[in-house]
Amino acid sequence: MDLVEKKMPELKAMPLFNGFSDGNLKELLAGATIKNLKHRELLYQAGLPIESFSIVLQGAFKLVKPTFRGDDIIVYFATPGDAIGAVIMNKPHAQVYPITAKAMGPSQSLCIPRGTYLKIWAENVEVQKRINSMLFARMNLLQEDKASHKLPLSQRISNLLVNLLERNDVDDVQKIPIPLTRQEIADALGVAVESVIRIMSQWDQQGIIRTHDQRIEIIKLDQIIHYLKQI
Amino acid sequence: MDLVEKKMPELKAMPLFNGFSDGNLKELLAGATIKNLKHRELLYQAGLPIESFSIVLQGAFKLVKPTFRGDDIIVYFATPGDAIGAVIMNKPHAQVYPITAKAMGPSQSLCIPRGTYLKIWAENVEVQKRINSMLFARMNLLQEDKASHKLPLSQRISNLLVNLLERNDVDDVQKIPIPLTRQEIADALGVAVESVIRIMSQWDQQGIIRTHDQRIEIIKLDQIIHYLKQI
DNA sequence: CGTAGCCTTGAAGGTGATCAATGTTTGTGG
DNA sequence: CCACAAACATTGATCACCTTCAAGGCTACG
Repeated sequence: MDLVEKKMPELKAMPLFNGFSDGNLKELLAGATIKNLKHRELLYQAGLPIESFSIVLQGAFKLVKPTFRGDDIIVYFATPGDAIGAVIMNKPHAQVYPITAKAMGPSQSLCIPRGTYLKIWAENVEVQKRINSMLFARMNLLQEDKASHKLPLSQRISNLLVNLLERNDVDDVQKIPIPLTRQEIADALGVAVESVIRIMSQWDQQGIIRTHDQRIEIIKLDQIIHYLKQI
Repeated sequence: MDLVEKKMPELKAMPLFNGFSDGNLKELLAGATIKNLKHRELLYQAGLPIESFSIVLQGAFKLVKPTFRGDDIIVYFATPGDAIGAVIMNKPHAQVYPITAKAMGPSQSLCIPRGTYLKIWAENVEVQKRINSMLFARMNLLQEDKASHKLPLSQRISNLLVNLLERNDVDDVQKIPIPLTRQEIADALGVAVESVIRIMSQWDQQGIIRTHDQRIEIIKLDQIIHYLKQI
């Protein structure tokens, strides 16, 4: 409890809670616990019963939809301020998580029990509206992704990188704030790893990007943007 | 106004309004008007200022995201009971529609002014929760679509057809309740028309499907399902 | 020090895109 | 009611892009 209260100022800075009173916030966080996860550790697993939802505090989580073959599809990258699994709370029939949430690098989340959602979150218009906004933003990403389906892979990769770059709070360096493997980029775009590697290796050689420790740094942003959008 | 009231029982059967009282519903529909659209007529156009949102009453609308080249991407097929443009009402900064809504066949919608949303809809928890559910359902479709990205086109087409079939209220005939061109199927999947045609022509010859007047009838559902899912 | 996860490279092959030409249906206005 | 235009469907030929398979190397971590 003490730990959670220490996070309150941090939480208040998030779009989800921005402008909320202390009392209000405390209510919303009833029974909440802080969970620290290691790299690749699971926060939620598709198919397991629903007990809580989460707010990302630190690090990142990939939301993964498993497919019948081995290859996963990454549906969303959740970074600090994002809610995970909040929407499904509204569905009384949903008994198991539809997706898996996996930590990317050491990460921290605030777990809020389902009961608190049903009692407090579900009765608060402002909260529901903000969840709405979050959902809407994610849907837009999915739609853009869909719209870029036909573009050459190089453009799709640069779109993804620039999108992720925009999550950066510190904008002085062009470094993507999530440890990202080529495999994950491939999973996020629904293509083969090798294809991603072939393109990014070229960029590497041309000095457009640099990868250290799974952190991708974009050195020549203008070059990347050159590939860009045209969705 | 009279016209709108006549639609009330119909509206009450929709998941969005199910269980609402007459008074409640009347409030939510303040200033609403019924709009009849012809085939291919625009309900909303991307880039134009936002004045209202809609509930689909009859027919269908395709939600289209324009791309910089000519080719459109269909993001969603809205059928009776669906809301169009409701989510964006919550965004005070959004001044123009992000997508285009185009009638597929003669269609009817209930237009509700933005003011009513801001005054009534935005303050009603139950309504917000239901909008949430709708959004969530659409997001799931987008996610499934993304997950089926790598499957052969034949499987993706059959997925789409079966999904649309599930919207059918009358389930005695296997007929998709929306007039659907091959071009639209291609746009919904983000592929070329010719590719869709090549596959569906085969199905036609094999007697698996039949197309009359842009209504696709699935004759051998089991055959289609055979191609199916395996997302 | 061995395993697991990630990255890399090459060769071969297929799926769907593109381009071009033509047929068919639908709709509109004289 | 006909003529013409617009939207839709079709077919073939060619080709680019990405996938798949296979093999090997690198790094980190228990």
